[in-house]
Amino acid sequence: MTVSDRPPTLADIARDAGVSVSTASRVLAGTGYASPAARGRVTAAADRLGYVPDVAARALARGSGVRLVVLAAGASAAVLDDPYVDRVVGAAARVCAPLGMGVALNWLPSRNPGDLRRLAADRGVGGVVLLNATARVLDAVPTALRGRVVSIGIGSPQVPSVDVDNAGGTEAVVGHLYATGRRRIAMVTGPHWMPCSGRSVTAYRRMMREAGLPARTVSGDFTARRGRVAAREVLTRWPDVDAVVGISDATALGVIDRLRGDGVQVPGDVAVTGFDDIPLAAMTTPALTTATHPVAEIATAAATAALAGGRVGPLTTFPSRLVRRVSA
Amino acid sequence: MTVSDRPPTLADIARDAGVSVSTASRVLAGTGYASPAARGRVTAAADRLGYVPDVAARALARGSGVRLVVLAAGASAAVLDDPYVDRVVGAAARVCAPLGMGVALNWLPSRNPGDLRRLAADRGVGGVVLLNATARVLDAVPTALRGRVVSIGIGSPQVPSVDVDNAGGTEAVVGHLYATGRRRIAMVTGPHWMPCSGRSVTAYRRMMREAGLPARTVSGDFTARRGRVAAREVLTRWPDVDAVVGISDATALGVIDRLRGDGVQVPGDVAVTGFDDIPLAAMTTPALTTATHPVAEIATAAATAALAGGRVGPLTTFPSRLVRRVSA
DNA sequence: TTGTATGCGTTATCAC
DNA sequence: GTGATAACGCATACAA
Repeated sequence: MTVSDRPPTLADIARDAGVSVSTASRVLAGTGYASPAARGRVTAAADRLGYVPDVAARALARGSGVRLVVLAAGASAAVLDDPYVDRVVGAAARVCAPLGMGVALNWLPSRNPGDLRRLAADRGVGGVVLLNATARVLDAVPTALRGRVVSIGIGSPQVPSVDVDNAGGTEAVVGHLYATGRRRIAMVTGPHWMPCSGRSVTAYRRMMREAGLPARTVSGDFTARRGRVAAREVLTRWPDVDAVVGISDATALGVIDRLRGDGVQVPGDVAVTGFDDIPLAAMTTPALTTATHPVAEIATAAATAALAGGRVGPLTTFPSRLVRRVSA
Repeated sequence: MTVSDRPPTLADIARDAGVSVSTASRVLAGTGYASPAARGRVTAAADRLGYVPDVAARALARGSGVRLVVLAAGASAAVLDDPYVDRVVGAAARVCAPLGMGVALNWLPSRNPGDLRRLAADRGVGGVVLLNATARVLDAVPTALRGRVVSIGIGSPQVPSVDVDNAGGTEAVVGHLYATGRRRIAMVTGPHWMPCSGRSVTAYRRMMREAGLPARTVSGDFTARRGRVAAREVLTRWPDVDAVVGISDATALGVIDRLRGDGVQVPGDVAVTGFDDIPLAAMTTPALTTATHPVAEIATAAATAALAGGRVGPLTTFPSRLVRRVSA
């Protein structure tokens, strides 16, 4: 076996297999006709020589892209610092690998989604995964990008979306609280303009209404810091509270920290729940009762759909299930 | 301004600017001569038409790659599930974005690093960032990849590396423990075959020796679960222990959890420290005293070096500084 | 079913 | 300084 210094090309394979490049191309690309005999000789030659298709050349010829762009919308580039973004990128990078593609990460200013035009003009973009999109951002998606962009979170008629079932998860959590005897249940929400937060809040309100209980919400922002402040506010406004639903695990952790600091027993006096089931939710004291958020699965689905050309339903939802631990 | 349905190519720009494609290419690629006049007309035409270079075509012509591959070595593909990997990929994706490139994530079986040959034959690979590499893996790096691969962690004569200053961080932590009066200091280590763990352990042993104190180590594996077990072991073997150094924050958190469960006050009876300064280290009770681990900076440096062609010193080290909180 | 020829968008070589 | 022109590696009408 001769090891050349230069990676083998399709021409090398064709020559070695005794066929034309077009035939080799057909069998290796899995498109078009080829006799079993030819097919066999080509594949044999390919893996004997260690052939790896050149993605660049292939993309150039086919007009396809070479990378998936993860676009995190937000007020500032700081949105990229959210660990959640990294998890999405990580999952996307895994679906890209076998395709010879890669993932790029960009910030998209919510106020000025004009950068989308630039993406549309970039032939290297094989797909786009939108994060934290708003209606404004969704409307700014150029026609040229249609079918190649998928949003995680809110969607639109033009942009399919995939997300966790926030409503279902919230129902599971609130239902658990109710089932365990809690009746004065407050919620620390997320920013009102975030859809994922909105769905949870709506589900909470609906359940409370159906149970004939008053809805008590305090606005937060997904952070533990804000959770602490919110806890104090809840205690002040409703001293008789016996449960707090956090919009996220971080929020819940902040709430718990403040509550205990104020001498309130958790879950003795007040039960607290989170949402996301982050790794550390299991390690805190008390361990956090929460609902799952399969970020990797969601991101994988989004990336796959974006690269597949968007032939996907308008909304794909992943279930969230209750994780019962100690805090509630 | 006419908006064509097809993204503009270099030919379009050249025509619009009244020059040849060669000239347009030179000024846009920033290589070669061009008169100020021509340069001006070309750049003007380019951003008037919203020109974006086709990375695939460029890569094909230049022979450069289209993506950066993050390769996480390990016994099983489960290594990819470590949040640390996602952080590296996220940072790498950010450095790739402005270059029109992307990041792919792959698992590299430590036992069988043969997949490296395949990467070497792949023209799409512009660079490789190695994670959790071992000497065996490093030795398997093909010559063809030299200069395009950078390792985060251990390095070799052929493969430059970049990492946090484990020794320095450990010294800072142990020094703090000593300065605050602790004398019976135990350490929960990582797997002995992991270099980053080794450097911390070595630093710990050296400091203990220099202080005339006995080194007391228990092996762990970076996880909280193992930290719990290790805490029990420490307590059993050295009932008089007054401090435990965790190899990681997760480990330390596990240690603390077990200690408190056993009625040991932290930091009253036993001080506990971690390493990494993960986001939640600040939120636990008690808040964790630890040392920083600038993963994003490290990954950014590694990705940049890998894509730049590896002209970088054999070892770049990022400082780790003490973060003093409550647990020690 | 197979092969020939052409195009994909850029860069680089080399005359001018 | 500038402009033709030949690669770069692959896919695909189209002809055979």
